[in-house]
Amino acid sequence: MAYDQKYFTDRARIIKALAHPVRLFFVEELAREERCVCELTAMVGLDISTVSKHLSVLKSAGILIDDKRGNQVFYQLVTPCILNFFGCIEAVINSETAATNYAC
Amino acid sequence: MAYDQKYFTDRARIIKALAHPVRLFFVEELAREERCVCELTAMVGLDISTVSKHLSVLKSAGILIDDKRGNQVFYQLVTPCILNFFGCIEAVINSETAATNYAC
DNA sequence: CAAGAACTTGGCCATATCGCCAAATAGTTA
DNA sequence: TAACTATTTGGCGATATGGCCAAGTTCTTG
Repeated sequence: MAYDQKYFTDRARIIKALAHPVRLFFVEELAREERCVCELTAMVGLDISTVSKHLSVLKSAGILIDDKRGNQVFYQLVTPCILNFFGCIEAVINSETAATNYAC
Repeated sequence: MAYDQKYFTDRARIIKALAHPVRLFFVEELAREERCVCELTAMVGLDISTVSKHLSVLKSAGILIDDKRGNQVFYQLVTPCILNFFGCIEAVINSETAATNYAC
């Protein structure tokens, strides 16, 4: 297979959006139910502007959508298939101590 | 759910390792068959030292293993479940133009 | 052993990311 | 309209990332 720069850059952009502990938490949390920015802010204890920027990264990657209701903005997960990936991550983490060749 | 910093940082570390176009390409390529550093270097057209560092990121995340044979080092994918994730990424990319709420 | 090939490591520079604060915007309520 | 709440945006500084080159290591071969 040849290295198609644009192809892999497009895909890496989406993975990059997930590659932060806070954003990963938001994805897991929003898989359960939608939340407004202030709820998510209270959960992680960061400045609300920081939280807003993290959410915007996930939104522009196409992972979340937002819905403004009154003066609150609710975010929701639109790509639940991402959750399937998390099981694989667990396997990688567990394999770090194991001696097997294939983690999953 | 509470935000467990260490839990999500550990998991983000692995996703971060995948969050680069060249490393993503290596994962897909090594899913087909193992390759030595010089073969991978020829495919992406970067300096061999840069390639070596990318491979080391994937290795220390537990995604690849290496095997030195003679004066060559062969890398191999140990977490093929990561490939399942790629289908989801495609769905996210395709949904960016679509009007549906759930991408997958 | 010397020369060369295959990798890795260290160092440097340019750019990107992440946090905060301050300011702007939008909606609600008195 | 004024005050207040919720959120976003701009800007700044600290740190991380990604590329190259140069130097070091390991293995092979003459």
